[in-house]
Amino acid sequence: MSDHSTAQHLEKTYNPHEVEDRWRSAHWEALGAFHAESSRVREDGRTPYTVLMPPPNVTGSLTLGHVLNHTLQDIFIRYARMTGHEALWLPGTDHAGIATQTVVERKLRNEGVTRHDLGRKDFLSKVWEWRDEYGGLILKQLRKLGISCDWRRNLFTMDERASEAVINSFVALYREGLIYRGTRIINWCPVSQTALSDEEVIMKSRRDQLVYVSYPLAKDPSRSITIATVRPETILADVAIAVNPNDPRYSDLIGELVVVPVAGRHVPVIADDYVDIEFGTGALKITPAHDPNDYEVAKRHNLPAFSVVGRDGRMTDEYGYAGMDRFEARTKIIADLEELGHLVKVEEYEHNVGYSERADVVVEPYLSEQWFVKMKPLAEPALKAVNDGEIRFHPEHWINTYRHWMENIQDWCISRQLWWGHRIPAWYDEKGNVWVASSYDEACHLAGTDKLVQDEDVLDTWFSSWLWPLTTLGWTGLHSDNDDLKAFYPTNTLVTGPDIIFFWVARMIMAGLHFRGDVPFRDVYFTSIIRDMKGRKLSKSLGNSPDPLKVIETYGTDALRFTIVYIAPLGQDVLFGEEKCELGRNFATKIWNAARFVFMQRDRHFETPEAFAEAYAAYVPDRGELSDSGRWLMARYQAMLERYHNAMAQFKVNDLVKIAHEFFWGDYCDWFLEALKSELAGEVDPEQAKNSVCLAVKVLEGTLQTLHPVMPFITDEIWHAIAPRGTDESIALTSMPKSDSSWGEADAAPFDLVRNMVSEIRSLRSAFNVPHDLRAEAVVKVSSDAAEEALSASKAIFPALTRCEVRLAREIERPDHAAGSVVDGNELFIQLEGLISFEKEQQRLQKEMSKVSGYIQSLEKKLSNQAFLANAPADVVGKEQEKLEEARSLIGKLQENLEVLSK
RNA sequence: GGACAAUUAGCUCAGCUGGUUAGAGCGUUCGCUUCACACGCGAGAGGUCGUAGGUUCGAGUCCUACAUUGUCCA
Repeated sequence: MSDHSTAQHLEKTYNPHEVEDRWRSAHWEALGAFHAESSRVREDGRTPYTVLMPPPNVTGSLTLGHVLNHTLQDIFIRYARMTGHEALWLPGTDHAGIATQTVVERKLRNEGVTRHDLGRKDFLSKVWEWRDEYGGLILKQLRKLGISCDWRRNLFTMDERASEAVINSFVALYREGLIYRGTRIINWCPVSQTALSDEEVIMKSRRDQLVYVSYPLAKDPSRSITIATVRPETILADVAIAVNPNDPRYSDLIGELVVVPVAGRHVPVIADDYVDIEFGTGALKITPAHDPNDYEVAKRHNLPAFSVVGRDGRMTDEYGYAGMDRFEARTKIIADLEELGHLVKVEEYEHNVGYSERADVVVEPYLSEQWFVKMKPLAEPALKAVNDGEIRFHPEHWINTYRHWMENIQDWCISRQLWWGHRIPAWYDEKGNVWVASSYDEACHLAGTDKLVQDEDVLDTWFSSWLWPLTTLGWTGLHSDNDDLKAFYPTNTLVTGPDIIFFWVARMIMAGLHFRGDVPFRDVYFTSIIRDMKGRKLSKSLGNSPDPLKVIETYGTDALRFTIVYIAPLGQDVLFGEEKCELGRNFATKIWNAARFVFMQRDRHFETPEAFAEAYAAYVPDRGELSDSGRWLMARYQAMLERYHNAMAQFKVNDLVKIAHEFFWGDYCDWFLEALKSELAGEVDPEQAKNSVCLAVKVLEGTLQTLHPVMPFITDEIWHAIAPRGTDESIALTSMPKSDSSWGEADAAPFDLVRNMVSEIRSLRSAFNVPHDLRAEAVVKVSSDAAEEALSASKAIFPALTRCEVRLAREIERPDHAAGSVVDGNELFIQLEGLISFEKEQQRLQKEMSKVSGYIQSLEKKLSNQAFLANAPADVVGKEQEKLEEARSLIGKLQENLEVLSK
């Protein structure tokens, strides 16, 4: 199918699938069209442009979010490539610790095996097997989008090179005192049975019961103190009751002992500022092992901490609840408290509760020993880089979110109680001393013994992701360097969702600055969130997320890419429905058909493809040789290019797509090609015709280039049909047209008058229901030489576009039986004897006149306002005066028409 | 409770640093098998720009408050 004799004749309807498959695999990938080389930067002095693919989760499959995100990245990278950059797009996937382990464990469970049955080593080989079999799915699906990454450089976060970087950076940070091990209350997921970072906890509103419980005084059981809690099951781990020192209600009780209901232990009443006097009863139970705030209070008061909830979310107490699920225990203890007479009351209570991101269960605050990264020293330079504009966010307002997080940053819990991931490079000797080293051998050397046991835990997946800008370029550790890093770091644009601004964006900035001394990227483009037509988030459980592959099947990849970018403005959510892809499909068809038409003209006016190719190669649009419509097209085309490049410079991808679309459909097809039809109809000067065809192809080609980053397939297909071109060539490797401001208003003006005249004639015909096949005569009383020249030059196009012959005159009588109008100061009359209803024309004119007179009044009011005349700039006043004059002349002509009619 | 965003035609959205009679797509109405395209062509209808104040000669555009919706954080 890549044979040119056939490719030059496009099929009648566009078939995206055949075209897309062919271009993707047979040409671009086979050619290595998207490979980037550091040597071309370092030796040939090419400007690099690098995009980092946010590594999709290896367990994932393609979503519309991916489609949007990767299309945007592809637009940036293809645009950069076509504007002369050494464009490098780095792809890869991340190992998604919890998600992948869960998937593989679920699969094993179906086979009746747990990971513990297998043991760590065998389990990991199962995970790798799974990865090898299914892990490539998302990449395969991404390829369908036709994205132009350098696939040779594909990286997986568990690859050896990336793993080395993870270990080395851990060791380095530890030695700098930025990683430490400590006992803390962390977020524990009882389903995945691992610690989580704060960012992996989603706060959700939840209706619970606020339980009021009375604790009798040890020395006088007739007195008691009542607390309110939403977690009565943790009463069993209470170590104190706290009240605010300034709360007069309880001042006499401070220092007394109370009896913990059910548990029967005696605990003190303590005073601490932390207690909110307003909340509940103003007395608070202190349960340090189950609440981070309580933990702090307990520390201040030297109180012990012990836990009654285990790793699996079941009770571990010695009061009869052991083994029960924490929520069952909650129900039971409320009943028990009531029976024992300690239950005061129960209120409905709505509050926010943390859920684990992956397993969607309530997170258990859990006291345990974990590894942490000290964030403050890393955050400060990262905050500064963004504040100083070294990194820009698009849209800018996300800077607030970033700043707020950076300024209130907490240490990052990086250990995970999983097997799948980078194992923490820490070893313990027999005395329990910890030795952090990049290898067992090094650890032995440091410890002076080989009796070492490695830490069981692995690192948070994000601990490898935050190194992504470095590892994708081959960085493996401190002070390592290579040509790719030198050539392509810092990268340019990161496209990602605002939901991972903390997880990823902020941390990459920290890592880049810390390990490389420079920001990892210059611009961050935050994508829209895709919702369904009702504004709901896409989710599997709602069943409202269309499968992009099915959408592609129905509409084509280009159509999907075009549509999703067209409807996704910068920084706003976008409502997506599959039907919206009609927009893109229709546009693809339009491009296809317009190209077909242009090629038909080409083949009609040139003997052979070679003859055309020769003429076309030498063709430069020349103002002197062009028709008015041609000059107009050039002016519009240059204006489009200018706006297009501007939009790109401002990261307004959505605008860019609209600009190209509007130009192609509205200007190129609707006006230029229509004008071209009559220009090339009948007997024409062959040279003139060849010239016109060359212009048509020239602008078609330029527009295809501007559309190429958005719709890569159809544009390359048509580009190859323009002239005989080798399969080793691609529009992707051409230079994007630049705008030439020498074409302007003066070039556009004559044909603009023609366009306005055509539109007005069509409106009049329609207003009077002139039968479609009735030819009529339009008479134009021209008001200037320029107008006369313009209209007479394009006279030939009127019959085709308006089904009217146009006669021009300088001085004429107002014809009877005519509908009249004024176009840019020129009077237009259409003679329609028998069709013009006097009444209707009268009404029409009166309506028009009242509109204009309202306009005149508002202008007169403005211009008689002394304050306006005194304060407004002279050019604004001048413009208003001009408008007024035009409007007055217009209404005068309408008035005359009305008078003629009434005679 | 705090921060940020949004509120413009039936629906989805453009309207940059304030200066024409506020635009587009979809939908809708009317007319067209016009030899590239009915996934199309042409012509219409449809909006007191969330509310209330304010700044200004002039506000959809700037400021304040409020309302509604959404997101993030506590």
